Amino acid sequence: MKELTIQQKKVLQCIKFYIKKTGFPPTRADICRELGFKSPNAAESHLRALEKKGYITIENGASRGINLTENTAEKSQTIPVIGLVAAGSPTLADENIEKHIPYQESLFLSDFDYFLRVKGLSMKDAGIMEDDLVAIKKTSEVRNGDIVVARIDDEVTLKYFQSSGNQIKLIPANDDFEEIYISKETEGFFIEGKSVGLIREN
Amino acid sequence: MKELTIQQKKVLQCIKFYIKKTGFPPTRADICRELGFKSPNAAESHLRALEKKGYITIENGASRGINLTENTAEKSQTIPVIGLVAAGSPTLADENIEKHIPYQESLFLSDFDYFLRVKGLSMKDAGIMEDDLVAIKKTSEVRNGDIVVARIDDEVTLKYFQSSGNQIKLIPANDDFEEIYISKETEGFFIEGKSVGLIREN
DNA sequence: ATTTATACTGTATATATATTCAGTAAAATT
DNA sequence: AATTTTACTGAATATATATACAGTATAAAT
Repeated sequence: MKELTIQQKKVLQCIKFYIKKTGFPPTRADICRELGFKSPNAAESHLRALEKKGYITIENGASRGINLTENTAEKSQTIPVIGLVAAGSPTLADENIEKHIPYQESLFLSDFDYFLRVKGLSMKDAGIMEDDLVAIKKTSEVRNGDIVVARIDDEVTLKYFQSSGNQIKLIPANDDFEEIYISKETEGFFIEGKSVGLIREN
Repeated sequence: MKELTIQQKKVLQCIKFYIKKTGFPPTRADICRELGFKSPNAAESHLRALEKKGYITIENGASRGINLTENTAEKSQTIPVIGLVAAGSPTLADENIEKHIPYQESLFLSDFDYFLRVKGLSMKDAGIMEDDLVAIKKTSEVRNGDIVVARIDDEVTLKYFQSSGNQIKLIPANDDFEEIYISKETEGFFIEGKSVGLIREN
């Protein structure tokens, strides 16, 4: 599908948002109001461009006759599952994504950005087992006791977070593993996010 | 919510169908065409009746300004969460249902019937912690090693299943708990279902 | 017994809306 | 260098659409 310009993306977003809000598509005038255009023809031409590029269809003559194309319509959203590869940070780059699974708002109390496939048993006593999917919210704002995704250079781990002063302790939930002590300023150290939930497929 | 008449149901169905087909709500004239009315006022009055009864909302002055109410719109399916009450089997009776959570097909590999809210730590070493939601498929066909919902009279527990001959062993995943030995023919003993997945809300 | 709700036809109309035409200007493509 | 696409303003207009008003008739509720 042909790429959209920034303005065209804005118009498409505006249509989606309007439908979500009201339950029906916007008129040309509605789009102008939302995006600050002063002429209905501004909306009209953008709509025709979106139609030409296949993102919407327009029922000629019908009011609000805008229909999002299948590819365009928000499918039940999906969330990527990222494998915890031996070395390398969990990025959303395609090569790291195992698969996508359907996502439902309010599945967990907090929203989240991706699932992390757990390798190893370092968090076993927290009930996190091999191959579990941990829902991760990307954030660096974490509290003591949170289960966090920490990155040290290219090494990524899931551990309990404990901070005191300038020192951070990364605590495993398994006696067979060692605690990790690290300074906040250590180069190459990042908190990638925190766990907000878990899914296990038997 | 107040009951609908047969005609009102037809009109509501017509609206839903029209939206599904075109992506936007029908006009009064569209409804007349679909249902064979000869006056736009026929549609209008039905719409106002549906509005009054709370099945739709109408944006006055807007064309196609029909919006299906939350209850009216096809929700994503929901799955009940059942509390493991001290005594009593997990039935789908209203009084046992904690809440419903949105369900997405293919969330787990197998389909399932309800979530069981876990009480206690008897399955801790299997990574099943207090308050976890275990997805249960109602079935009595279980295999050795499955995690099953077993009922002995009014007592319900989640345990590993192990059968040999006529004897069944229900094995906890926690050294602090005892194994349970029981005969297949014991009165009041049932396998309610088995675990096919797990969700944890942090 | 009276009012209200249901279930329409039929006509009329203000206005909401799509859509065309005439421009301007900059950026991208050929 | 010429053409097309993008990104608009501004004005005009046919028509799509909501909606009110005037009826008719039956069923249900008060």
